[in-house]
Amino acid sequence: MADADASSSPGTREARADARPAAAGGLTSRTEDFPRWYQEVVARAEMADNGPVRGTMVIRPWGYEIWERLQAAIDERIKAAGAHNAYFPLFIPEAFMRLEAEHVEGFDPELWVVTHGGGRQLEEPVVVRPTSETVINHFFAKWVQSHRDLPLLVNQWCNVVRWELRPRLFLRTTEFLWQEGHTAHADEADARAYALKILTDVYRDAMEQVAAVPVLVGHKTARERFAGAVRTWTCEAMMGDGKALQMGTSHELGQNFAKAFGIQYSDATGTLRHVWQTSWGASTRLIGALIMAHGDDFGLRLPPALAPIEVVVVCVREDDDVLRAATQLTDELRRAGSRIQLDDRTDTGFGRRTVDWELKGVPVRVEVGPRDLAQGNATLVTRHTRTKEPVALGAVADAVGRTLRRVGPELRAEALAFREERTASVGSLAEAVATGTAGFARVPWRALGEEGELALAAEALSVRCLQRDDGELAGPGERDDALVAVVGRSY
RNA sequence: CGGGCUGUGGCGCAGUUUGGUUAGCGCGCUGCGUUCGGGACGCAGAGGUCCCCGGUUCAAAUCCGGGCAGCCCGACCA
Repeated sequence: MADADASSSPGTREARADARPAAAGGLTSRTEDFPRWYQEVVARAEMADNGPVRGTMVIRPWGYEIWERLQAAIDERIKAAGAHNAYFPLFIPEAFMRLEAEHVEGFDPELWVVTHGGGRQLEEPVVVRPTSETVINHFFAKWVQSHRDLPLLVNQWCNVVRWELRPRLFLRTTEFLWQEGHTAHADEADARAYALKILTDVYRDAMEQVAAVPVLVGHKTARERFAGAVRTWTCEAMMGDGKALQMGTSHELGQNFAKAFGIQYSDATGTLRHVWQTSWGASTRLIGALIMAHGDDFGLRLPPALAPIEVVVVCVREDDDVLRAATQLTDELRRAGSRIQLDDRTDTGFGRRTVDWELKGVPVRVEVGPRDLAQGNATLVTRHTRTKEPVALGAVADAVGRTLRRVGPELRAEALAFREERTASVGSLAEAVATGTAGFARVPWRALGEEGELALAAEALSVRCLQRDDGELAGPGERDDALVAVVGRSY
């Protein structure tokens, strides 16, 4: 496939100053330089730009529309889990950040603090939220009085700001968009069950069914746990370079915040008790995951559920019959319910346009040209496999629908096969280092322990999660000693 | 914050060592024409505080001093 490019642009490629071997479309190949490939895809698919302030990001329409669809999928699941959306302020009194010791310690170096407003120095500086545990719990303390007020299940979609040392578009930015859920429960078991419900029914389901990214679920070691949590549950996925990305986390907070903020309720017997809490979040980082999990040397590959455009109908060249047939197909597909775009920009070369649509990851392309029409056909091109097939004009809508239904499951299966190919079960630290550097090593936690974990850190590796050998989550009271650690490099 | 590298039209770069006319090249962009089935071609154009400040000099993208920013690798993290 890639040689088609060499024949189409004789000489010019070689004459380039940087003279690197380029894949079709001029992208750096993933195997040659994965980080560079990532940056080029983000830029050339018009997903995002760096903002003018270090670490900030402009999310462009193509990236933002993907986010909106992902957001809708997650939001729908959060609501199904019983939580309601609300909004809390961006600014937090600095004093709030000092109320929960471990949490404060975790976030202190990352805080942006506003010291001036209204043209003068503020008497009390305000913190720009790095996460909203503190403000939200301040209000929970007011709102929770009785066991009848529980569980209290709140979510918000917002931006948060953290000082980041090494920003990267989508993956780690100073300001990012996310949802953060915060809940209060009458007892530990209810809090735990809810944290797990969010992990599996919201995050895992959205990642796998909508984004088509298979994830491993488990909990974090003490070292990797969220500051202030007693247990952090996580979804971890493998990217196209074998590295891990944390896709979403759900924390059991125990009674840490309840005690710090005085969130108490009277139980049925009139006894005053502290609530048990959870918090959970997923961010625009997921867009980065989508790019890195599914992208290929031709650009993005989007599952239809998230694609701003599912089908593009391309007029191969300027021609009245072509335009008429393409317009008709577009209308027909739109009636069938697809998000569709007609590309009749015949003043731009056909090759250029197809390369652009591939770069943007549009799942299905329907090409209409004089040759197709002479046969009574259109050409259906499937992005993720880069395969073409002639389809009779009358059968296009059906064929497109069939193809669209295939894309998500096939992308997911491909990502899963890749992960499995790069995963090995091993028995020692040394083997975990060898395997984890290029993929995931599954190693008994008792073969590592906290010392082993420290040794991994020296090799730029970490324990992504702990889970049972069969991939299931640890049960209540189940000891880590019996679990498997998934070891890998991470973003 | 440590180590390495880099700042030159929108993007990628050359030029800096050895100071010297209007600072070049590829891509992209605009117009016209020919094209169009995998980033077409020709002609004509537009577009630059050479990161910033200061210094040396007849003369600075180039030398000196000081800043700032970005990238890669770590530590931190969704």
